Amino acid sequence: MADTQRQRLEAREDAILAAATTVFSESGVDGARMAEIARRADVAEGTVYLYYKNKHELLEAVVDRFWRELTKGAIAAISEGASVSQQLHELASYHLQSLIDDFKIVEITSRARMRHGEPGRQLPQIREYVRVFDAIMQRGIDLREFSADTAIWQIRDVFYGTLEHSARTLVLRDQGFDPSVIDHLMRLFEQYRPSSQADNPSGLDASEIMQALSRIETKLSQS
Amino acid sequence: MADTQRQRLEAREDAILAAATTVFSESGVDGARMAEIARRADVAEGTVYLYYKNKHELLEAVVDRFWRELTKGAIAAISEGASVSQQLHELASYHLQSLIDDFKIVEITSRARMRHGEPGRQLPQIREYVRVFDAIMQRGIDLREFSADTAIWQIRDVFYGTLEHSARTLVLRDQGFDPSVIDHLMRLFEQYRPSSQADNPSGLDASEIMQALSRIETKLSQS
DNA sequence: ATTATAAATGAGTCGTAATCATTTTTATGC
DNA sequence: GCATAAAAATGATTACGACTCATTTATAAT
Repeated sequence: MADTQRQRLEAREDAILAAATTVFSESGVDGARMAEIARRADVAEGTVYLYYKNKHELLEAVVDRFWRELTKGAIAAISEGASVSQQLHELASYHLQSLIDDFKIVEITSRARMRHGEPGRQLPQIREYVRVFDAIMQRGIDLREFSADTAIWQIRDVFYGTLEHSARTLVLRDQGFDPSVIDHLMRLFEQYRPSSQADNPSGLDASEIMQALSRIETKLSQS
Repeated sequence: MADTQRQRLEAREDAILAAATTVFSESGVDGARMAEIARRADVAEGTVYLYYKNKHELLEAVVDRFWRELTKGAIAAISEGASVSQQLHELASYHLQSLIDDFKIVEITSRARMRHGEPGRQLPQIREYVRVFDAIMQRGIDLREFSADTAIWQIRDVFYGTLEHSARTLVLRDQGFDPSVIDHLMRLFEQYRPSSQADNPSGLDASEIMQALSRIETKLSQS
């Protein structure tokens, strides 16, 4: 019976998590009532606190599960044998679509980061999620499809930062998924291909020159 | 006396706003106590509610003021006569630096967006703020320094999305401002130049360099 | 001075997260 | 099966903090 007992407990925990996910999505974190979550999970209010220490920990569990599922979905969305660019395209599409579909939970995520006291942490499951991107990008670098002269974290911030902002824009405008966002992002990523060096054996790089000039201009306008 | 009266009221409102800004930054929205804000503003708790209907409205006012100040600062940080690239560089630097310096308030901003009920709004003052970017970019397009074939909003999302994510990365790693983030972003923006796509994949463009040099020479002979 | 109006106060109300003494359910030993 | 212990669940109660409002204090008007 130890087995069915355990299953019952897990089912209850699942019910609470599911109820919490719904209520948080519907009413937002502040609008969500613990009593309402308990009611929908069909347990007494006190029972919730046997599974989660407090409202914030419940919120964290909801967000945690969401990103864990998202990681699974992302991995499933990527064609194993495909090229690096193709995989990036697939990941970007999957990510944008998910952000739009589950906009409410994504918004709530920032809430889970802020732990009352101080330093906004990095959630473990999000760290796990971005590894999917890192793995693809690393393969691209290993295969020399992408150059190694930009730190991966910076490229990653372009990738996720752009998609997150685009998703917000689209949702606020009541538009849905827009493939042009993906195309645009992929075109940007052409920049990371090493081809430009081959074309330019002298090592002369216009962007570097322009940057140097910008620095000089900055200095000048400051003085 | 009507004048000094009004000044007193404004001073009180300012004191409350300032106290709220501090307390929200220190303790986060949930950690902030209205009693503490009142204490620091040197007013009774009830007085706060004469100026702001509730905690959330006070939060909105804090965030609103922050972005209004940021807009002022951004405009001040941009050299009027400079090239479009130069201005973008300045805006990006200013923005990244500000996000890092006032990370706490930036985090809190997302909280002000969420109005209990439902649809996450766009805050008016942020809309105002991004106009600074739009104006620069529009000038770039008008001057044919940038091509018009990508919607400005998409470019804007790359710009702010990347900087926001980068700022988070830097803060979480306890690193400060990193110029390479800006350089990287500016290099990406080379993609939006009309010349770079067709005839010059490396981005080398003698005329642009000569234009920049002319501007520098002009500046130098002025001083 | 007197009165009217506006502003400020803080003790008290009210809603909700969290607790905990009590009850119910489940597992174990004979 | 029954007795007993342990685990799980309950919901009335508590604690706490946002917000209110009857009262007091300050300011302006005549």
